[in-house]
Amino acid sequence: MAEPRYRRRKEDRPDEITAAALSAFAENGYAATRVEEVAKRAGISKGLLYLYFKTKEELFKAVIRSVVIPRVDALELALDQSTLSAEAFLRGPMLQFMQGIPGSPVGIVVRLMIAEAHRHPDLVDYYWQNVVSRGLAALQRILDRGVENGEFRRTAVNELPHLLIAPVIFSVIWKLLFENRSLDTDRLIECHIDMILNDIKA
Amino acid sequence: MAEPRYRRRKEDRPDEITAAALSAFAENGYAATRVEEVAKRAGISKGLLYLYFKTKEELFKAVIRSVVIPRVDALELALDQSTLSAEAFLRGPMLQFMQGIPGSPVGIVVRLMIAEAHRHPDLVDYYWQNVVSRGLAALQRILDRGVENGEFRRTAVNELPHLLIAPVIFSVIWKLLFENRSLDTDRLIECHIDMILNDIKA
Amino acid sequence: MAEPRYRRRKEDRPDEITAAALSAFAENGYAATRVEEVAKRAGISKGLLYLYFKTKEELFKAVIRSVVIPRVDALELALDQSTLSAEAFLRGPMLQFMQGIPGSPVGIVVRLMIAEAHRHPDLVDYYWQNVVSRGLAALQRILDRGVENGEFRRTAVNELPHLLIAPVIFSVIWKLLFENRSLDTDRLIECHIDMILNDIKA
Amino acid sequence: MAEPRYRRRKEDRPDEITAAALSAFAENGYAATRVEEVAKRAGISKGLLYLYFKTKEELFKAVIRSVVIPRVDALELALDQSTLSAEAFLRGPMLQFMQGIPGSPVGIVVRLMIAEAHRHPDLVDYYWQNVVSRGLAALQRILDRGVENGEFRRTAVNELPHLLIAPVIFSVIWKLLFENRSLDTDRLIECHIDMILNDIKA
DNA sequence: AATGAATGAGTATTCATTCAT
DNA sequence: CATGAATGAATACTCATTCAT
Repeated sequence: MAEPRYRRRKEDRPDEITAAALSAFAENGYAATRVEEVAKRAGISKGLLYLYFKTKEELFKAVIRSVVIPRVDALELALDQSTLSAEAFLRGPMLQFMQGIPGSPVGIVVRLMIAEAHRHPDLVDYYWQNVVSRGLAALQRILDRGVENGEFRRTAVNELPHLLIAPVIFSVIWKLLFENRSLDTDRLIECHIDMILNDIKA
Repeated sequence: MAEPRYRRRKEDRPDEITAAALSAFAENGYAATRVEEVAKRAGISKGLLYLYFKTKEELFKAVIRSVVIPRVDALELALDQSTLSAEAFLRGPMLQFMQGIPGSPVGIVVRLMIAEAHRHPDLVDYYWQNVVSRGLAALQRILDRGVENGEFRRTAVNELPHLLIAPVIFSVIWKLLFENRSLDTDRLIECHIDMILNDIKA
Repeated sequence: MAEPRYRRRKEDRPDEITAAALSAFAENGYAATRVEEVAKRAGISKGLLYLYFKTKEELFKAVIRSVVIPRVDALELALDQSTLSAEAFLRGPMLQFMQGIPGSPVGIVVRLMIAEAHRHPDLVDYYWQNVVSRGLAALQRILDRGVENGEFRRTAVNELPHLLIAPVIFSVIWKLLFENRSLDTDRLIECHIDMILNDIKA
Repeated sequence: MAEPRYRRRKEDRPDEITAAALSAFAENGYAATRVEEVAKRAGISKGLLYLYFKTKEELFKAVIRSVVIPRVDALELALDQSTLSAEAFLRGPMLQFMQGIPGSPVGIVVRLMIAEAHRHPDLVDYYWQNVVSRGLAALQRILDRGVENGEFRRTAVNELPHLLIAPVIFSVIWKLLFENRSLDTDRLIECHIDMILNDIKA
């Protein structure tokens, strides 16, 4: 039952490789990760990796995209299909979404972005357009919907939806640096949402 | 055989070097900064730099310390010597302190910590003990003083002073990634403080 | 289950491949040409190419042979069947033959030989025996025939027929290096032949 | 009397390195020569080589220049300072100069140029401007001087001074490919000069 | 016969660190 | 103290060749 040397799994490879890369980048960061190490984790040779990703940077970008786009898609879908009140949405699916981020690959991606952004300006553009803009727009839609419903007052938060996610980013960073030092990030985020809702409720 | 008039004194060198290193790290990150570049910015030779810092990592740690400790010292001092009410302190010196961070060397240090923490666990320990713990304790003292004063209610924020600085960290990250995309971080931080004060005022 | 109408026959393949290889080598040189590129130009897969040529070097040698042997054959044939006087032969078919070389595959082959000879000593032997010796012998026969005819004197050229083709090789090199810088190689070669004939005519 | 590890010979290094590179390139060609091999022959480390030549290509260009420029300088100088008749110059210093080329580094450089020109178009430009143009101009001056003297007729050679050096290039190539197969290149070149002089003498 | 996925050896270049001067 | 020449380990990427299908 030896592993076959040739597996011919063209379709599965890219995802296997980005998954391997994510785990390697998570442990050592982008710069310190050797391409060969990624290949080893993916169970393939260096050469084959280069068949799918022309450079280490391409691989990096693919990892970012593969992790982050599905999340934004999911958020938008949830928002569009939800029949909940704005408050119920924020306390329910939105809270869950936010709490899920710090422990997930998204956290790793944020770290990678922070560390490497300087050298990949086009990736920053991509990230801005496909992640940040869309995410902020989604937040704004929730808040605006609440205002239209008569649930919420119109406050500064409507123009600064960033306020909503600040503690999520904070938690990501915290987990990254002080993983073992206690902080209940779930509670932190929940308190924050509470506070905001108290502030904006009509 | 006159002594050069403005001969640099030995004691100033370390600070000159860490300052040079900070500016280099700020532009290119730690890994991408060559020791020679730091030496050049400090106006000395590579060899001399190694006389003061045995390795690049030592230099890195010195930079972190030199930037961050004075800030915490200043915060503690301001807090201890202030005769303002808790609210006035938060809206005054504290707000100013927080707004100052994203554009200051502290922002750079945060970025460096995030990018490099993995490879310098002892630095994380140091940072935790001498910066984060002390900072959080200071925040807690302000809040507790407010409670004792009767200004504030005791709420979750008393146990989670992190909530106060979350938007500061967020702003640091934002500036780092999206410097040119508009966000008024001063206003973001001010709104956040407003919201918290509304929440906790008795 | 009809046979494809224009199914390529096995026998044509090697020539198709060497032709593809020649065009690729002409553009990029031997070392810089990837086997895959040759396969693509030949409209086949890499694997199939290796069925016909065991190594890239084998392919290289086949290309050299395929280009150069027919030329020498043609020269010998023309010489043997010609009923022209030696001078008329030199001014007519021979001149045309020489002028044709710089812009032809032979030029490419000369370039390849020069660049790669060091690493393929057996190819040099082959080239020597089957191309250079035969070519020089042919030249010598023309000259000797001229002497026997009483057309020519016996001069140093009879022992150094190389003198006849020196400007051809020169033209090949020139075209290769300075393609765009003007030099009328046809005229160069013609002048040279003129000069030689003036020299050796009885 | 052990070799000192540190020699600190900044001024001598570049020439030592280009000399080492020339010998390595001569043996194996440019592409097949490892930078490390050049360093070894120069008795230094790879890193130090890169202190003087930023890339392998830079090194290549330096080699070309170092070999070829002095020769052209020497030719021009000889020509300008000579008081010989045109014929005497061609039969004397010029013949010697031409005969010296095939066995000298210039031959190696010609080979390198032929093999690598495609990938270094700026080097071809440089070579054209600083070697070929100057060389041809010098030849033309000799011939024109002869015409002015009344020594020579004005013939095609005046416009095609290339004819003079064709056998030199031929000899270079020959030596390169067939070093061991007998050809007296000195005699080849002398015969050629003889022939040309017979042709153009008034 | 034909494919192309898979392998892995081979190499230019960088940069932290040392040490003769 | 001060210099900067010198070292060499480390790593992304290429491409001839193989072989399961």
